[in-house]
Amino acid sequence: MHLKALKIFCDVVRWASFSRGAAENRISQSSASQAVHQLEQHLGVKLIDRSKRPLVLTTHGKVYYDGCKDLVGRYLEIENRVKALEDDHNVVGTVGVASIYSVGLHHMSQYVKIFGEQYPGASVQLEYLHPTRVVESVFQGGVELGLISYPRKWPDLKVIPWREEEMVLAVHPSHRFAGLGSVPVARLDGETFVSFDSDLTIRRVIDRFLRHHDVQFRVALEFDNIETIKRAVEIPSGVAILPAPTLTREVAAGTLAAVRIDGQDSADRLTRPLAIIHRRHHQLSLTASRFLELLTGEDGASPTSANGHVHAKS
Amino acid sequence: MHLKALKIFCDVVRWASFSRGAAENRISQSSASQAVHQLEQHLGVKLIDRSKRPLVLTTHGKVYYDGCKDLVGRYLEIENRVKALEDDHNVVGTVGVASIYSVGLHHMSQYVKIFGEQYPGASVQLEYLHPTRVVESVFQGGVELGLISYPRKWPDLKVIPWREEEMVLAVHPSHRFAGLGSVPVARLDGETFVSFDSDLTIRRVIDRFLRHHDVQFRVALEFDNIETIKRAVEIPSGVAILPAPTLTREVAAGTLAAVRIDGQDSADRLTRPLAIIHRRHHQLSLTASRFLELLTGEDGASPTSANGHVHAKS
DNA sequence: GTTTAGTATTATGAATTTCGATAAAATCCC
DNA sequence: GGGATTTTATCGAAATTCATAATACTAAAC
Repeated sequence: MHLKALKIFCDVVRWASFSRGAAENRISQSSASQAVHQLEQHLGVKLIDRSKRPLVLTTHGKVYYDGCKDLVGRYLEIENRVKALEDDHNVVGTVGVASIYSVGLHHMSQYVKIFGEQYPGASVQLEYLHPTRVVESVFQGGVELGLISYPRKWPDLKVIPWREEEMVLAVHPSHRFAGLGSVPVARLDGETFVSFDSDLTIRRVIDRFLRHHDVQFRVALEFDNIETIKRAVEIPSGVAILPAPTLTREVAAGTLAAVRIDGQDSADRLTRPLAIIHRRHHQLSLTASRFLELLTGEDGASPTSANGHVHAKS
Repeated sequence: MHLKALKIFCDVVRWASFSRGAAENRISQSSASQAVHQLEQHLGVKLIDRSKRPLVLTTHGKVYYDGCKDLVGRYLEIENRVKALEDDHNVVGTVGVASIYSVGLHHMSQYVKIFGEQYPGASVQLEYLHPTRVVESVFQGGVELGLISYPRKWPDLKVIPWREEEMVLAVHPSHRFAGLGSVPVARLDGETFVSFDSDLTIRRVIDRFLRHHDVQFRVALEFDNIETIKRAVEIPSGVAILPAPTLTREVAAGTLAAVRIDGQDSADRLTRPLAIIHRRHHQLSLTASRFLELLTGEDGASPTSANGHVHAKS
């Protein structure tokens, strides 16, 4: 009956400990014990088996926990909406964002910073994962928003195109192309490449692009992330085709040179599309909505439309 | 913070009255007033504008109410699941079912009765509506289950085929076909019909069937429900093609005669398919699940599989 | 204005929650 | 196994919260 008791129970379960669950709620261990005991009494079943340590849920407890764990957060979200109505800067809470390595590092930090300034009570929980794990995490509700490249279609995920990054040639500063603003595609013929693992979409896109322009090439090394590829180009182990924004720091530091690739026909430009994904049939928390607005540059200033959404759902 | 307080607030809003909301919760009006006041204090906003009578929600109150109204029911559903685990007959609560007129009257009462015996704590809230209203009601969450005929596909509704009813010719007992076990389709040529409104699927199916067998016919009267059609046939204003199960009472009473229609090819049998619908991305309440199991004849005896579903969701 | 129906406020007693202290239980470590 | 350690249950007192009846206030209807 008591939302506070539900939260205590959930925290106790999460930490598998009464003491920790109590501390989480700034109450004494005694209180936590009694609160849970009271829940059990009210339901007429035992929720937690205390005869094992760390404690373990009973069958009933598992069902109850599965049901309750969302409920508390759901209520806090409601309070959040009401308070945000009063003053939009009041938005509190955490939004979980999963991103592929190469997006997060170069784009996200600035957004996270701005977000923190605009909504002092809110925070962003960033996670950098392998592309497939990003999708999984969004799908299973571990995070609300996901950032991926080369989005596909999923029946249960909403995909919001975000930006198209130009792909450029990254070369060692001593390379013959360095210093040129651009090179024609044809001149890549015969180059040795450092590229992405062949199970990544970006690799297939690059290969298809090069084949399409009848460029012969050799892949000397394969990695699953951009950072390592850049290190390999610095050695140098070859050249690489990478999204331009991921090279800014190295170009500024002079450790790498970026060269545009000329002669692309407009229908087949070599770009990396980035997209934001979230669960389609799942109402985003207010915090997540605001962060999404920040990312997409949408103006969240109109509370009318924002609330319209809320109403439309229920 | 207090689930009880949320329920009080919701009931007060529902009834637009503190006194009634209080009565609903078997507490004094004073308590209700204090409970809501406390909520307002906790949130730091006014939820209800008392300067108007009947009282009215503030903007904040509306947001809060929209969020909270599900929450209480959601919690009770969780308790329900836990208690049902203890003893399946413990399932309590109400399942809302919307049905088209002609299904409800003839099939549902027996199921409702059996359901009441099997789950003494549960009840079925039956509603008889126009076909389009049934779909609407399910779609908007007014009821959990819907019973319709000639189902289409909807992206957000799950459609469960239920049964196929044979369509027979209903005639007045004095009609020349009465007493015959069946008549060939061809002999319907030239008959005068009482039929369904032309915007109903069942009408289009019947017409198509008759045209397909090159039967000439005239429709003398049109109604939007089976009961009225039967009354018209009793006058008699003509014959009608109706689902066999909807005629049992009249045939038993001798006020109408049912005649099978011979000569249908198996690919084009004239039947009325019935289906159960519910929202696809919306977990059914335990009560609704059990009622659905009863309807479809599924054995709900295995609590393991039932809980498997619960887990799969979260 | 007066009446009527509904709501806020107040004081009081009942129920509850909380805490610290302590007993009991499970695990760990030897 | 047995003591040390950590964790949880239980208890009584204090504090808080809650529910109620009685009463004062307010909005609408006549």
